[in-house]
Amino acid sequence: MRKRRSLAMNLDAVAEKAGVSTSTVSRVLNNLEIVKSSTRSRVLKVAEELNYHPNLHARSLARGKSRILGIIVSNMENPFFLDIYRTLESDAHAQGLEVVVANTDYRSEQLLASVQLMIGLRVAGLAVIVSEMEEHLIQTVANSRIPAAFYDVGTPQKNITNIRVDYRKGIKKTVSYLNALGHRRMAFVGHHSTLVPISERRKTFLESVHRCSPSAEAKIFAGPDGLDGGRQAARELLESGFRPTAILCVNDLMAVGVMRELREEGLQIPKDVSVTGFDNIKLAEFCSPPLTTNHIPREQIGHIIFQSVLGNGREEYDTGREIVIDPELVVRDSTGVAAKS
Amino acid sequence: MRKRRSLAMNLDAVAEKAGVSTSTVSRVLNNLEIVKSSTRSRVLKVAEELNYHPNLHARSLARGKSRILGIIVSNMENPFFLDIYRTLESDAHAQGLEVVVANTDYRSEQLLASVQLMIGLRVAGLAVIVSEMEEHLIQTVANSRIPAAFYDVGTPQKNITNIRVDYRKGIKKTVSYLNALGHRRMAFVGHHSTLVPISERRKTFLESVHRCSPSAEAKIFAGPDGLDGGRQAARELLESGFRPTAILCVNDLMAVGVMRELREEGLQIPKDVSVTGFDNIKLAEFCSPPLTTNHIPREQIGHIIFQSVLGNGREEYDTGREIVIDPELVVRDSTGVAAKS
DNA sequence: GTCTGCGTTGCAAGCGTTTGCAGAAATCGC
DNA sequence: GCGATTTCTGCAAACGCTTGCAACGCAGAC
Repeated sequence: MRKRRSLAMNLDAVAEKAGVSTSTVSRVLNNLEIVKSSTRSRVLKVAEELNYHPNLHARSLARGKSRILGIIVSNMENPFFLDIYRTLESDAHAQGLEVVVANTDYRSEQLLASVQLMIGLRVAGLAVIVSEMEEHLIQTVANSRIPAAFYDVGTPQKNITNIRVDYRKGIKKTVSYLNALGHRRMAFVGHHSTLVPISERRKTFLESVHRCSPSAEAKIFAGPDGLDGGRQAARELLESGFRPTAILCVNDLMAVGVMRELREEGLQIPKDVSVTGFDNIKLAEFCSPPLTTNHIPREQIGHIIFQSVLGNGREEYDTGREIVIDPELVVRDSTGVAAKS
Repeated sequence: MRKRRSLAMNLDAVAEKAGVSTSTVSRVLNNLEIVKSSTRSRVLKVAEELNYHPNLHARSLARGKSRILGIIVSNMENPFFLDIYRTLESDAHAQGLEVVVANTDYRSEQLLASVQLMIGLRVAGLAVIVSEMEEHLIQTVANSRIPAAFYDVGTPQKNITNIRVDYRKGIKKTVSYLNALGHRRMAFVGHHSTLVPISERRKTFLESVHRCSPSAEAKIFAGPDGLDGGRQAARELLESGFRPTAILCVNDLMAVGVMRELREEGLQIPKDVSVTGFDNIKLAEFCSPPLTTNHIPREQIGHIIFQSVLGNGREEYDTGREIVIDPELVVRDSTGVAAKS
């Protein structure tokens, strides 16, 4: 026998003080009905007195599984990720599951560490909402046999569902909306990235513009994600000398950053230039002017993800599929008829 | 012997395939130097092949402690909380600690559940950044012997540090700044709450206004936290018929909500009414007009919290103290000279 | 007064690690 | 070539819990 770590309160301590066996205490704490109610209340009283809290690690180990939903996101600063996380969290809590989140900050070594963590924790299900992921890591998850859902990355597999938003549709719709308002010189502000889904957005933008009016001009700008990234991209745009009458942004946060920089330059929105976003975050409604954007149903996405990883199979969305979500244009005050140049 | 759950990859499986004992595998995986390098590389190869990931629950159990920092926050939607969380997370990662967060959503049963979770996880340290907490729960944490830091709640104890922001100072400074600009009719927009720290803010506001100019008018409004809460409070203010020339908000998010509603009403900021906030979140810089606010150094707070719960004792901030942070006024464009009424 | 059956409880193995200690293998000195 | 060291490795207990199975006590049936 080794040294006894007497500090830690455990089942045995409670059992001893209550004059029963550990199994009985365990059964009481797990609400197994076979315990006589007098015993039950005595045990509960003792547990309370001793300030006992079950060791969750031991529990998970003994049960051979944990009641934890793992969530990996790129960046909680972006309300898009945050909202999905919040939905997942509330779904999980509703089922008595705990949640462990990890941010990757767009750093791949952090992603790796997060995946390892989740597998090490033997999470019951895993949601990965990041913008880039190497094939190799996807395989690691697939091999772990943990039911998982990914956002817009790779192809679905046995235990992995892939969910993506059809940005192409959203971009097309937005472009033709702006075209109808007379815009013939447009810019797209997105992320720097060589990933297929991202570069596809740029391509779609250019094609859409030219399809609407073959003589229209279209240019691409990019920056890091977030308010600052939007601002930075807008700066580059202004310095490039290109003067679009409308700017499509890949998300609302960047759009707000863009608007900030345009205002700085003395431009008025939407009089001088129209701006649109994607996501329809709460801020889109509160910024000035309120932002025209493409609504992406983040709650719905969250629910779908939850269902597909922990939906017990009998649900509509089970693991191993691809699910596509369509955005929807929400018109507010940041867009208007094109300024005559 | 019971049924063997053959699916789960474990140390034994690796040990067997590599022809060594589990202890050796364990030592390899923990980078204990006593292992011969040929054995070491063989084990690593097998672990890789088998796609082995150590079970973190078993590890924590065996080690008798976990390398986890627990964080409980009210609401990650509020960048104030989010920023502190992010700082804590990065400090923790820098030390090889993992992080588990829980949101309480201002719900006390969620707070209770979160505290239980953290204790059950035997976290190495606990940061509690919530706006309300019952004495009883504070005691639970104190009894758990886990090093903890609380934000603005209760009094410091043996293993608990309390950190708070001196809102009174910030409010006084803001009021006298506005007074100097000629404002004599001011409103304060805060949270509904009977808690001492919150009601003290209201009191401080009223006193400050009257101290600056005894004839000045001051009124209090309140709403839930967040953009919507600010908007709601502004609505009530407008409906009350009170027409302040300046509105102090208890945080930036509410201030942005307030501005939105004022604009809706056709009021111009700061020409018709000045608005100020607290926190100095990123959005304060990006909203329109950029917000005059009281900077609260959230990064610093995060670092202090981390130090005080996991600072190994030899650091400047150790558990069991009270630490007070002063806000600092940042003037932007949402404030100006009072409109002559 | 035995027997059956049921509601309760206890025993002990097992979950996948870590780690003190002892034993085995390799290295060295002479 | 042999004992003394020094490495290296394995054994087995421990971490705190769950849970299948067996055992116990007691009621009612006969």
